[in-house]
Amino acid sequence: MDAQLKRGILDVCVLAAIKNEDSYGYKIIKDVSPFLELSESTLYTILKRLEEAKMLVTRSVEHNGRLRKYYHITNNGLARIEEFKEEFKEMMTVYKFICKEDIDD
Amino acid sequence: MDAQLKRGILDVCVLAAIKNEDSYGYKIIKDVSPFLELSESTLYTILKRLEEAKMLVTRSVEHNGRLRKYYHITNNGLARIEEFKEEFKEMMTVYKFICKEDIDD
DNA sequence: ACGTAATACATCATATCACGAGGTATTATA
DNA sequence: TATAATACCTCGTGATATGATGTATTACGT
Repeated sequence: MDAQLKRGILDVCVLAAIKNEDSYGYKIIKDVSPFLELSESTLYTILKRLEEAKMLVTRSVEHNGRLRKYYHITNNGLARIEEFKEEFKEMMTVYKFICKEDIDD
Repeated sequence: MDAQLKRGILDVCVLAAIKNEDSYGYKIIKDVSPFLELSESTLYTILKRLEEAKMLVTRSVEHNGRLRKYYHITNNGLARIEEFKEEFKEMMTVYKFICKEDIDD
């Protein structure tokens, strides 16, 4: 998908990926990739941004002798998802406008 | 709507606004605004970009003693709209992923 | 034993783009 | 005689997706 179109949906996608269960970077990529291409550099940039915005909190857990960083969604993060759903309704309106201009082909 | 979410849809929206009938800046704003907020600075930036990308061509017409700039969509522009429709299908998939993670609230 | 892939984290520079602020000019209206 | 509406345009700023790059361990095939 076009990079521009991804903006504004990628961060919500990451939040959705940790909504029901805390997760970590590598797993998030595996979970989201089938729906939306997501590179490591993009993901870690997003995770940092979401943490700064207090939409998630982190916790480091030892796994196989190494630290694995788990991400946990906050109420702010949950609210962001709900906000997105409202925004998506507007997106649908715009989509209909684009298609409407298409009727008399 | 969030500025980031607009990316990737704004330019297609402008193309859709001139698809059936050549139009000019001021009119495009009036036509698109009810569906998607669009300022003059944003529009003229987009129009310039679309012209550079050969998705539209321009033509200046005298109107009330002043030049009014009309925009006409090209085949490239029409193709861009079709491409967007395909991309929007992917957007729907992502939206479903986001909502799916929401079932067991 | 040795390379390659997978797991797992992170940073930086670059390019793209929406938008506010600012600018110019004419016509209509209150 | 202002003020709004019509109509055009540019510039700087901030947000952000992504490739390139780096570090380190474990698993696996040959």
